[in-house]
Amino acid sequence: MKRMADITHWADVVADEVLAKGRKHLVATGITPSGHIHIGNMREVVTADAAYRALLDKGAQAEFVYIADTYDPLRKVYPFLDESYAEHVGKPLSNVPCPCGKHQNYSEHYLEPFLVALERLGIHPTVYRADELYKQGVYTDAIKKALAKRNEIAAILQSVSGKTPADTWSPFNPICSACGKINTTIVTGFDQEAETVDYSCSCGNSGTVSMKGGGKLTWRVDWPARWKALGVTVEPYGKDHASKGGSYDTGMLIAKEVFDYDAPFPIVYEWIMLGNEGAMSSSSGVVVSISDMLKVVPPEVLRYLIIRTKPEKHIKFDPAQPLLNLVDEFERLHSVDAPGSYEKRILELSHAVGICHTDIPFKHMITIYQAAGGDFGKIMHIVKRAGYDTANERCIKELADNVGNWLEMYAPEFAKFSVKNELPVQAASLSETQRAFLASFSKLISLRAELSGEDYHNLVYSAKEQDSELTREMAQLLDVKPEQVQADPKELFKAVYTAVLGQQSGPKAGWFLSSLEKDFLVERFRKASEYKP
RNA sequence: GGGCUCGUAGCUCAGUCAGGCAGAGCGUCUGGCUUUUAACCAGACGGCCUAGGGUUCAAAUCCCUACGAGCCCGCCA
Repeated sequence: MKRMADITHWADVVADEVLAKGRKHLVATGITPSGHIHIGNMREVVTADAAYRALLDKGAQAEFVYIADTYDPLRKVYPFLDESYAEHVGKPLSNVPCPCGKHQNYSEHYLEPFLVALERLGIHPTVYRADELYKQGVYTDAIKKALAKRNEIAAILQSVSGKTPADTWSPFNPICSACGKINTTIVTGFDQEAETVDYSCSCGNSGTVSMKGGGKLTWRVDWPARWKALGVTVEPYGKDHASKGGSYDTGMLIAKEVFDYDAPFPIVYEWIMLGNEGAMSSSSGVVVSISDMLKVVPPEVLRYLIIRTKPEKHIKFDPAQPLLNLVDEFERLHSVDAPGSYEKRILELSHAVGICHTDIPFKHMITIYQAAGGDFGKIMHIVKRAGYDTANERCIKELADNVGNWLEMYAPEFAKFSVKNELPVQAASLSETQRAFLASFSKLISLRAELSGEDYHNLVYSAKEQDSELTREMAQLLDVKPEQVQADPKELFKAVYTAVLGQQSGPKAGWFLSSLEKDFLVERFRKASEYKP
């Protein structure tokens, strides 16, 4: 039986295997920015980043690149697109107009927020855009080889994937100069000297394009061409490419036989499942975008979500209550005094630079935030009174913002409460004993200086003692002897929650009350005790 | 039709590559401060490791076969 300390993190296992082949490596990842880039896609880049970091840690000479497939055609009018996009279906994404009009083109619209998110996650690959790589001629050699060996590639596709490419099939798809589409053209000839390709298009047009940017290789050829052109040695990819006869299988053979290149070390990863809604998918609209998640939790928690799970296991992700457990778990791990080597490694790989930490737990801030009604001045006031370090105000602000967004976007109802501005009508249901308690409680609080959470807590429980100040006050109001006061603390707490929140339960009472203004409480409890419907 | 991955405590999962006492967190329960609530601390409960077979001195771990779950592929990622 191995102890946790003996476990090697999967990223280090990958690094070790890869290092057995050589010291110099290029880790690559790529995503098509055809829709909101979601946390399922994030798995790819975080996985790549983990492998990259592990390689660097072992002294390898490693680089990390991210290729945005901006030259892919728009496949269809996705549910989140306007119908007017019908005319753009088939055009390369970088030639399709931006949905909001503020970006250079369609792919930039989705790419930009993703790149911002990468920055926050502490992931810094060299970013390439496929359309630029093609236009710069990075793929030209590969295009020449692929066109020349068209039949060989077709044979590989047939033998591995079991389907015969059509006679008109070509590894290269020209962009039609008339209709702008890339998936409607047929290659009719090419010139290796001039580096041009002739085509005819189903729109009736025909012409000649340059190999530099005039079109792109079909996916199954594009991928191995990229390996060769950039020198990719390690690449994570989704299980969609990992099927028998899938694009990794064909890519591996095409790389070897057409481009004379060994396929990169594969890291196959599973999907992230969203709650009970199934796999995330940009085209179906079942999506939690990375940008949304970064509004809600620190980036390191998102990294941790990916890092702690082996790539081949699927991850269940739920941004509602289960997200709190994740945050909790991470905070706990973070505060362990002597973490084992495995835990330490998880933390290292989850680490993102430039993140600030506070010692305030996320869950605690949920209460503080709501007690303060979201007002940051009040939040700081409460935080200070609770004895937390307040020097790092910026970090506390970040945490408060996260919590505020979480409450608004994902929090289940039971986690929410609000301190009512007026006495809640539920006060009508208070019993005589509860009223007497609130009146006495109000009076005693008003006579004291500042009370701590514990003070409040103890004061409530003092109702159980016959000779306490509270019991005597209540007895007088109820016109009975102190020993006849029958106060169940449970009922008293309910009275407190009813008066302040209009509900039967709430956050840990003593601590909660200490985060509210004393004068407010005195007034509120007095009113509640006198309330007559 | 073909393939991949997963199945371990109520829940989420480590541990499987490299066989050697069945693990963690959460939840639950109990306890700690005269103190049931949504902060804190300690402890306990909790398991035929999906099933069956094989290899082995020894199997959650390796092999085979079922079953269950999820997913992918069938030149449109």
